[in-house]
Amino acid sequence: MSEHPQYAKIWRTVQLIPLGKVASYGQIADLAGLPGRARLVGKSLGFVPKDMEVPWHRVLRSNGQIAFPTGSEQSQKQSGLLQQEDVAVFNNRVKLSIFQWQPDLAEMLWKLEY
DNA sequence: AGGGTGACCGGAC
DNA sequence: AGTCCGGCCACCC
Repeated sequence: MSEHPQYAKIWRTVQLIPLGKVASYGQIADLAGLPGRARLVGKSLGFVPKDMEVPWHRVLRSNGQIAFPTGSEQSQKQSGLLQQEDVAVFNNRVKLSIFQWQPDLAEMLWKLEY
């Protein structure tokens, strides 16, 4: 439970990804005000508190791939959660041209309260 | 202190 | 379309 202040910020940003859309690790880092820290986003998602709802499955690599190895338990779970919200996964991968979240800047400023 | 480690990224072939 | 490679940077020994 010892948190780094950055984690909460990342989790909040991930919570803004709309159902049926996805974002990349780097994109989340940028939106969270942490450019260059895509890897930190991945790590933080492994530490989401159980009582918090964070749609971690909507975060993918910059090429649309699920970050976990194909066929692994985790990738199967992520894939299932995505398809459950009508995001098509093919070969461990999602077409970003169709499903990538494109946040409206004004709305972001509002929700993140800078 | 300093080196290794990632749920990463972009460019170069 | 892949694969490779260097860069990245907070975190953890």
